[in-house]
Amino acid sequence: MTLTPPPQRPARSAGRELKEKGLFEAARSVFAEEGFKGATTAEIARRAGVPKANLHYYFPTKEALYRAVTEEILSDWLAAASSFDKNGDPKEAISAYVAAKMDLARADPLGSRIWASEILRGAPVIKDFLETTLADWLASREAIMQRWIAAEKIRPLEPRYFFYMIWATTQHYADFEDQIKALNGGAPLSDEQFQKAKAQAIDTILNGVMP
Amino acid sequence: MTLTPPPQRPARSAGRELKEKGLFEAARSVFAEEGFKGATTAEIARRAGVPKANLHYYFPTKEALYRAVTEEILSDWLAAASSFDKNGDPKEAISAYVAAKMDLARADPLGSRIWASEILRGAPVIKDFLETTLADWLASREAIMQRWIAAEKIRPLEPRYFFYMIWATTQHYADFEDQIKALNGGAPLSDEQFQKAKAQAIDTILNGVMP
DNA sequence: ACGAGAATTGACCGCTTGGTCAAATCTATC
DNA sequence: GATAGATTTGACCAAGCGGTCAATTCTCGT
Repeated sequence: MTLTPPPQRPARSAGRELKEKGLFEAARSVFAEEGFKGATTAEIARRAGVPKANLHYYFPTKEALYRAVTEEILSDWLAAASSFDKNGDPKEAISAYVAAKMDLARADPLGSRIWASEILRGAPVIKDFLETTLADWLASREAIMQRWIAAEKIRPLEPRYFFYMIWATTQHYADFEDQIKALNGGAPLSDEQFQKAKAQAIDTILNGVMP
Repeated sequence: MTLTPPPQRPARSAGRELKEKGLFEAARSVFAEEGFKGATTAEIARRAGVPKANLHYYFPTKEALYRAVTEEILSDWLAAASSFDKNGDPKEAISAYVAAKMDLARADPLGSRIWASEILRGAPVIKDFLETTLADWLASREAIMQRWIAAEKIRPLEPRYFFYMIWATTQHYADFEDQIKALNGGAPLSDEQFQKAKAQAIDTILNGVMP
């Protein structure tokens, strides 16, 4: 579960990380568009501007590359999740969390799509993360929300379904971006439109849960 | 845009529709799991229990089969959408619509997943549907909601982002079923759990929008 | 029972896939 | 400038892909 394994030799070279990064970003875009199975190493190499054989020098298999991409996404997800904990007040915690998830969907739609595609195919690679890290995160935040319910700070509800609504709504703006584009005259949401969508998501969700 | 083209000869045979149906259902499951590109005609034929060459007798290409599957999904989507119009009262209309979308996600998760996968890859096949039929549907329901807002029957908001929340939340239960399973101890939601999730979705969305 | 068209299927084709490999080249240290 | 290791790459391979085809079998109206 190491997210950024330190290089065996610190001064390996300046060019190496750069080339790895290029392949990594190319892989993200291809995996997001085509899914794991649909993605081809030839296309990834083409976008990175290197011969396919060179890709296999840095990442021995397509799955190794995919796993590297995946780990970063899980790490970003957890970073956004931490904004739920920065304030003990329900209204503040929920607002901050929804805002952070909306911002993440806007900043890294590819990551969200790779996640969605991974779940659609049965989550073979991240199943362990879902069953351990994510399940633990959810359980402890459910406990927090149960306390809020007991204190009548929020309406009584099943916290996990509430989190599903937050995840679904925020990630929708990344995963279904092409549908949103088609419904927006062919253009992606402008920054103003997105800010409005974000404010409304926070608002509606808060109104939905505050007593 | 013909959804169910009538057979050229009515009494073609009883077995034909049955075999087509078998291939159709096998295709649905493979497309839902693997996406269009990841799905193989060999696997579809295997699940349907027929030789691959026989599949190509009924559906000349993989894309023809995919398009047939897709059309049914769009038709089902529109059928569920009609429940928004069965009542002029905002509370009733929204409740009925969310309920119908939740029921559809439960009854046909494969359809929802194929839709999601199609959007993720850029919606090449249903783009036309999104830009015409779906955009028209959305525009006219936005007009209805604007009237509700003017009459102060619901809070002021941008109706389209409200619909995105409904779509995202309801379809999440189909598209992310494997994630929900992992967070539910490995088991899919029981009927009771799902009914609770459905009631809460309706409730939270209504509270989010009613003044 | 027979003929014609519908349906079935094993074998096959050209192409793409993920991955390999050996030869060539580059880089850094002494 | 020699040498050892890191890096680069064209050529290649076995497996899998969507789709074709000709030969066969089935079905049914007459």
